[in-house]
Amino acid sequence: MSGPAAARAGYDPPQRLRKQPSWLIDQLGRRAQDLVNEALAQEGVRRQHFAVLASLAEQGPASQADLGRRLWIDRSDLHAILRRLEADRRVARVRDPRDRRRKVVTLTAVGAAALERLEARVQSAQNALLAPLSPGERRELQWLLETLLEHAQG
Amino acid sequence: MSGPAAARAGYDPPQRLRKQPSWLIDQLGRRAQDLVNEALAQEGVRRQHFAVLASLAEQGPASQADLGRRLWIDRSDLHAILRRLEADRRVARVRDPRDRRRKVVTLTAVGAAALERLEARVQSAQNALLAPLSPGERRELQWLLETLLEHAQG
DNA sequence: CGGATATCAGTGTAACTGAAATAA
DNA sequence: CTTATTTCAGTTGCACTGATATCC
Repeated sequence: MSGPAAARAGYDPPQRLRKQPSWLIDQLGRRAQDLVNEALAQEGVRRQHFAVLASLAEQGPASQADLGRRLWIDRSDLHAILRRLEADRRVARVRDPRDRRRKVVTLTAVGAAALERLEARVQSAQNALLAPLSPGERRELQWLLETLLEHAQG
Repeated sequence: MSGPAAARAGYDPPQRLRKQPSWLIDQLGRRAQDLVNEALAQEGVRRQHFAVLASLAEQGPASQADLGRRLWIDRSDLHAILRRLEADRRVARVRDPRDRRRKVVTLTAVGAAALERLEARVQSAQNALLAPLSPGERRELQWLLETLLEHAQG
């Protein structure tokens, strides 16, 4: 314990940091990812695995390269992620007969079932994170973040 | 280029991710840190170095262990950070005569001057990040983030 | 040939762990 | 003897680079 972000004795960052939006976002991001990772760990996956399963379910099968572009995951990291998901029978990789360079990745029934369980867990994590906010404040936050992100990545 | 977060062809994460507050915060955090790191790199430092300088300026000298507790930086990482700052004469480390285990870290004049330049650069980065928001929206965001963070690590 | 794909080996960084030497 | 501090060596997760074999 006391690992990621438990309240720690003497923790008291200067106002110069506490007032910076970038610092607040970064700190909160760590907490949020801890929560999500904790939720996903109960199914033995990390958030990249979740992202892959979600993309396949929502956007359909894809080659590894296309999947990487959709999710912005490096080809090299994606390789390890898919090897793991395939070992657990959550995705299947088959060579595309029309373009034998490609391996088409598809979601299996096992993967779809896992995704459903994961989504429920991730949803609880979101609720835990947003607990102090009213429904209206949550919508406001969502809008602000989406606006900033859209601007930040062009 | 195209390194951290340039608009990339085919980038299109699923709605399941796009709608998650934790995902939005995490993505935005990456962008924010890229901006800040870019600003700090012009003085040859990273954000941990900035945090140390800011803490010393605002909260006064401290032993390495206390500094680590204030900023929540691991003792081991802090060692490397301070070695670097000391080499650049931005901090001084002297053994505490009252407790010869400790090394008291103080900000030098060089360090204070560097901090002033860094703060200006970091401030520009914040403005770039928040560009699409009105003053009222910025205050709202600030409040929402502070509320969430306080709750998350309370 | 050029260009794309999947794979493998390796780099850089951040966050952390374990253990040593020194001193309270 | 126990605890705290500084230091060093090593680990893990993550994002990324370079190179290779294969195929269009």
